[in-house]
Amino acid sequence: MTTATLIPMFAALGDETRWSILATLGEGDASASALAGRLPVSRQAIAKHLVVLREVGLVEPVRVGREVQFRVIGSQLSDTARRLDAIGAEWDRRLSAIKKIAEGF
Amino acid sequence: MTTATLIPMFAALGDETRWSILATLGEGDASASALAGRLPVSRQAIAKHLVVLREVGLVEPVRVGREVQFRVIGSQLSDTARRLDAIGAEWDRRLSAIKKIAEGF
DNA sequence: TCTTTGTGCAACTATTGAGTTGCACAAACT
DNA sequence: AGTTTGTGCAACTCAATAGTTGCACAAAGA
Repeated sequence: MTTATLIPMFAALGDETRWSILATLGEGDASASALAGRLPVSRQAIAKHLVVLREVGLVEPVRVGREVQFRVIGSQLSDTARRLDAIGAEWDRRLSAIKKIAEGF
Repeated sequence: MTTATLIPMFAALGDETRWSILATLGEGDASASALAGRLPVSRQAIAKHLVVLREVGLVEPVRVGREVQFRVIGSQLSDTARRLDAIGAEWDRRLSAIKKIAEGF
């Protein structure tokens, strides 16, 4: 995962319906139709969300017979978290450096 | 930070201009006008982004004379990262549990 | 006081994105 | 064969948001 994909990743995670989809997939792989049966949105709406989730690598399609099931890639969340934490730590480092300067050290 | 604020946080982080603002603020606190002088968008556009960033707690306003400077709260990024990592780890835990079952253990 | 400069508010445009319905097609099942 | 079921594609609506311009106002500095 490169820096260029970090912002789309956050954009993907910034939608409530997509979290519902991820949560439902967490209980087991499911197709768009199956998800539509358990969530209050149409199958096509879910299909679009799955495209978004797939583009950022949060979800992976698996053909099972004639249906396409989706599976969550949990490690992508961990990777994103690590990168976000690194950025946050860098900001803290800068702030403490500025503080030190301000305090005369 | 509660769960209810997690999705708006990601939505806030899902915009490129807002990352430009955060990056610029990382070089030092700055006002909306100062930011507009360094970024290719109008002051009002930046002001709107600052409202969004402020609402999710990523940025904090500080009055300096008559101008309002903004400062990044790096720890908010770290907190968000920790929570995201916890979710990712949970997914991995489930997957490995499922694998164990599938493998007969 | 007059001028400058930073903010704030309002109105407006344009684009994106979430959601829908409808139709077509292919793969299973009877 | 015919029927069912899951997918895919297209067009459309609607709401949210990123962006703009314009104006008004308050606070510093000349």
